[in-house]
Amino acid sequence: MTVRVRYAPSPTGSPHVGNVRTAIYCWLLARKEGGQFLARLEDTDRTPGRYVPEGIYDIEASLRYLGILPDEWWVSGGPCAPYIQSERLPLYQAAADRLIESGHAYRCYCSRARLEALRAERESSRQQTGYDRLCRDPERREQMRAARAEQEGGEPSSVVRLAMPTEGATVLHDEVRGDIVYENRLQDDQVLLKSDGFPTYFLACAVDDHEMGITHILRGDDWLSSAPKLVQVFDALGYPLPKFTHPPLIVGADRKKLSKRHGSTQFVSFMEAGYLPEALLNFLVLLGWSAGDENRELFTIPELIERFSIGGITDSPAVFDYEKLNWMNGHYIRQSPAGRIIGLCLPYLVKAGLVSPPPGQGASEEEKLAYSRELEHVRRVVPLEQGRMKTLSEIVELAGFFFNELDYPSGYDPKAARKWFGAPHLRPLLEREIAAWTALPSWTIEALEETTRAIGDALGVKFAEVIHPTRVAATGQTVGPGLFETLWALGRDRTLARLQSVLDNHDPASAE
RNA sequence: GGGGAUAUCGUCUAGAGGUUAGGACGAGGGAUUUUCAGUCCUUAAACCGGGGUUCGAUUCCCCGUAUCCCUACCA
Repeated sequence: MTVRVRYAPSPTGSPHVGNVRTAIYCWLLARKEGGQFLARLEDTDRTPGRYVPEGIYDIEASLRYLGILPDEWWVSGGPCAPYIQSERLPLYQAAADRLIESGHAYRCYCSRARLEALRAERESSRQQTGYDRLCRDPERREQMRAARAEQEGGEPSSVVRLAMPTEGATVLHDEVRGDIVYENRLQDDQVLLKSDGFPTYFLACAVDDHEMGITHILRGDDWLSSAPKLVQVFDALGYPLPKFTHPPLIVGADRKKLSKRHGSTQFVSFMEAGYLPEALLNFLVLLGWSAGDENRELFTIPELIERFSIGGITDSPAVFDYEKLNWMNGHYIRQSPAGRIIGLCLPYLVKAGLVSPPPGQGASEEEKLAYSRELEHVRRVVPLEQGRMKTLSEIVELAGFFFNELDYPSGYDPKAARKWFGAPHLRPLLEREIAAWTALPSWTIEALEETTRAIGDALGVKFAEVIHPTRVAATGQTVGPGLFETLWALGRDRTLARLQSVLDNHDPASAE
């Protein structure tokens, strides 16, 4: 039997990183076993506020970004279409009818008010919560129906509930946790079909997983407690059980379910912040899975496919470590070809207003030329900062000085100026640099270094005493790439103008 | 209240009935150097508690404790 694994997100918003991690596991398993990966949209909750139709776009964007496209899903279709549950309603309704017929389910006419009152009472008296199964008794059900019909003047709304066995136990075999035994008498008569005609998760999941030939169900640990209900639905419908695996939850530093207050949780927010797909995938896979005794944490996608197995999934909650993600992303940025990083950084620079947006159709030759000069500048600058970035969005802060106008003292870090502009040799240094660099026949890194060293020697000061003031004068800050590549990328005009502005506006008396 | 799951450095994890309990992130120190970053070397850092089983348990079992999840006409 060929392995078929599904990712079943709900459009309740933008997908959570934990949810996306499950998708990655599903995809890896399918690829590893040479099976199929499918995605199915579980949009059966139509409650306003919980049903977010736009959520589907973020789901699609997340899968695309990681390059884990399903073989079958609502976007490209497939033999089990449709892959959107709201388009499969008759299937669930038929299944519900069959369950009623076979005695595995029953119609319930209890009003929401009654259920709420019931729950409130049981909570306050510290009893077990859950439905009291009033409508499971045909006689009382008919009384309830008749009473509401009279009151409401018409056929009352109803739901279909699972007639959970009241004795014995349901055993779930989880691939990483082993057998888990649940006492049936403690399980609720779960609603399977809601009064709006939509199924709940349990019915829709069982029907679709069976119809779609799913062999492995991977889903979050938060489903573990309710697993016996799903198992009972499969049994009642006469469906064979797929293999179950419940990867652990991803939690925040306080060990609670990862949520907004821990930091970003939506997968797309990591995309926007400039985390590379391979970093995100590598990091997320390792949060709850390990390759065993192989002491590695950096894996390519083919290596992950080769090594992945359900047995390697761990069973305790994992804290999302933003620091480790940053490290890993920095690693992948550093080892990427410069051209890729340049292209990826450009949108961030444009958004920050440091680089012009691409010229439109009707742009003049002049505008096009100006834009291509800007691009040339970006191509020189970005590689210099590539080794320093943890996220692509950091390019704006790291490389801002390459694009901004600087005119001393505005734009200069006051601490940097205080520290390095107090030296007695500052003026002669800048004067000589301006003179030498104005005359430089070609603006190359080598020529810049050569002339600078010569000036240092002539002034009789240590190299560091030359480097640091020059860097601050040219960039306004103390940190950055190597000085001469910085000057080279900055260009002659900008460099000379900045040095001159320091010369013109710096008051030696103000220095410490 | 009930049910389920889980428990190794701060974090992600490896591991085996007998190991110097391993790796990575982060932290400390050092080297390189032109600052930052990077790279290299290096240090500190862990088996929740109590009972069993056993020659021996951190590993297997039980209990306790703690944490998380579920307890909806949400998924």
